Amino acid sequence: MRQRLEGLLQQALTRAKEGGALKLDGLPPLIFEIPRDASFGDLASTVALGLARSERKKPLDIARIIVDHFEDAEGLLANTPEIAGAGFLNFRFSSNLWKRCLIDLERDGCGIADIGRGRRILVEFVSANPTGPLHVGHGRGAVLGDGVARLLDATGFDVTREYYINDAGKQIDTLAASALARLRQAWGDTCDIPEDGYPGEYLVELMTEQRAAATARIAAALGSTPPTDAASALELLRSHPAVAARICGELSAELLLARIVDDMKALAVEMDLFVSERDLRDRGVVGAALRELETTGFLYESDGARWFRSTDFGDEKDRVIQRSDGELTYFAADIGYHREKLSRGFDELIDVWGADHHGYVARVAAALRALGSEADRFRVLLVQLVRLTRGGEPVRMGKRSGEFVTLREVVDEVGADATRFFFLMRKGDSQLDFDLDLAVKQSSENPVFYVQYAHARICSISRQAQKEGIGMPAAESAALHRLTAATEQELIKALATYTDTVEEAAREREPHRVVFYLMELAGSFHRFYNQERVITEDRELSEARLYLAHSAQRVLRHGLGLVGIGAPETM
RNA sequence: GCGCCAGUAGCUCAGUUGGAUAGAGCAGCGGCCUUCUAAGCCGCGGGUCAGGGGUUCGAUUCCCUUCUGGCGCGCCA
Repeated sequence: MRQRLEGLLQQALTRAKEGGALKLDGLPPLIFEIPRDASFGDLASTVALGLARSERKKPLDIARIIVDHFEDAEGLLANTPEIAGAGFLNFRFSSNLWKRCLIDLERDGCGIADIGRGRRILVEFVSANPTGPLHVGHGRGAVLGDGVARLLDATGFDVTREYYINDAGKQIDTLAASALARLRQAWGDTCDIPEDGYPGEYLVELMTEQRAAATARIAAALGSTPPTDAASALELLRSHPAVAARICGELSAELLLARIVDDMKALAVEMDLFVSERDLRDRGVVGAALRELETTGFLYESDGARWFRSTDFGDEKDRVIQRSDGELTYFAADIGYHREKLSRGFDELIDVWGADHHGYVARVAAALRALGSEADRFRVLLVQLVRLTRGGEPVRMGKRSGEFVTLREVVDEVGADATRFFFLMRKGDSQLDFDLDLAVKQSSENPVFYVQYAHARICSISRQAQKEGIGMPAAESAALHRLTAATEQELIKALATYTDTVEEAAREREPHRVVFYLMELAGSFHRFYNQERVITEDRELSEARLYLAHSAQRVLRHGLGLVGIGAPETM
C-alpha cells in the first residue's frame, strides 16, 4: 500500500527540487503512517515535518510546495492531498487504488517485496544441549527462530536454519556419568547418580529401555561378548567405567537429540543443518580460529592463561579462551563455530539465545569483528524465559530439580498451533506467561481459534457460493466499487496493509507483528461477516463480496503459514 | 557496586525508524442467531504511559536521573 504511493510523492519532491522550490540535500525518508482518525485520510506522510529543519522553512510551507508539485496522472487518489495540522499530508485513495492493492495480493507470495534479494542468512536457534528433552523455554526459541526464518524466506532472503549441538565438554561428561549410573541401576545396582548429575526421570526411562543395547555396545567397544545376566553386566560396567561412561554418553546424547528433533517436528520446526561441536573440534576449526586471532594480535597471555582482547571491540573485559590448565573454554569453541559460519559465505548471522545469555553477546560480537566481520552482519535475538503457570500457580522448572514440564507435554496438551501462537503473541524479549489452563481450554478465550475461525468461515462461504453457482470473478471485472459499506472498506484497508506489515516484521525480525496483524484482519473479517451477507440476490454485489472474501482468505492462509500455523477449512 | 532488558487499563500485552484525541484481548455489565459456521458481532465503563528533569514545532517513543522487577557480571557451560 505504501509502495503504491511512494512513487507519486517521490516524483513531487523531485519536481520541487528541479524547480528550485526545495533544496533536498539528502534523500528524505518518506514516512507514511495510517492515521488514527479516518477523517485524516487513508495514509498520511510526515515528510514535510521532517524536512522543516534542513529546508529552514515552516512545515506548512513545505507541505504546500509538495502539494503544488503533486501530479496524479493515473487517478490513484480521490482528491489532491490535504494539508492538515502542523504539516501532515493526508492522502485519500480512489477505488481504483484500492482495487490495485487487492490485485497485488494475487501475485506470488501475496506481492510481498523482495527485500532480501537473495542475501544469505544463517539463523541458528534452539541449539539445546542433548542432555534432556526440550523445555518450554526452548520451545519459545524454536518458534521464534523458525518464525524469523519463515519471514526472511517470504521476503526474498536465502535462509538456512541451523542447530548447534554442544556434544563436547563438561555437560556431556556429566550426562555420561549420569547415564552410566542409570544403566547400572537398570541392572539392579544401588549406586547414586553423581552429585550434580542430571536427575531427570527421562534418563531413567531411557537407560532402562536401552539396557541391553547400551551394554552390548560397551562390550563391543571392549572386544568382549555381551553379558547375558545382571551380575556379569555390572561386572563389565564396574571394571571399565571410562569406556562405559563414554559409550553411555554417546548413546544417550544421540537418542536425546533424536527426541529433541522429534519434539521440534511436533511443533512444525525443522532444521536444515545440524552442526556438531565435537566435529568442529575434530576438524581443527577452533584451532584455526584461534591461530587467526593470534596472528592478528588479538590474543595475549596473562596469569598462565590465554586471553582474547574483546575490549578492543566494546566488551567490558577481556575473556579467557584457554585456561591455565590448558583446557579451551566454551567461548573458544564458539569463536571457532562463528568463524566457520562466516567461512560458509553468509551475508548475515542471526543467533537466537535465551535472555540469560545476554552477557555473552558482546564477546561473540567482538570475536566476529576481530575476525574481520562487519558489526551489522551479526545479530542476536534474545528470548526471555517462559513463566509457566497452571491454575494460577507457577510451575517450577529447571534441570537442577529434574522436574519440569516438557515442551512435548505442552504440545500434546494444547496442540502445535496454539503453542506456536502463544509463543509468537509476545515480543521475543518480553517475558511470557504461559497459562496452561488457558491454552488447554480451546475456547473463545484462545485467540488462535479466532483467526482460524475467520479462515474456516470464508471456506464455508465459498462452498455455499459454489453450491449456488456463483463463481469468483476475475479481479479486473469484479465490481469492487460496490463495496462501500464501512465494514467492507475496513476490510479492504486491512488487506492492503498486509505486505507492509510483513516487510516491516522481516526487517525488524519480529514475527509477533504478523500475529497481531492476523488478529486484526480476522476481526475486520468477522465484523464484515456479521454486517453484510456475501451471497444475495444481487449477483454483481455478491461476486464483488466473494472476491473480497477470497482476498481475505488468501492473506489469512499466507499469514498463518508465515507463523507456521494451519489454516483449517472447517472447524 | 557495574551492565543489559523491562515498567502502558483490574490482568496479559501491542503501540508502525519522534506525530494528530494512547489501543487490543481477557475479566465485568447489557444486547444480537427463521438467512453464508454464535469458536462470531454490537454497546458500556476503565489510564498521572512508574516518578522527575531535558532535547523540539511535537515525546509512550530519544537523553539524564530516581524508584521497582527480571537477568548477567568466573581461568563455568
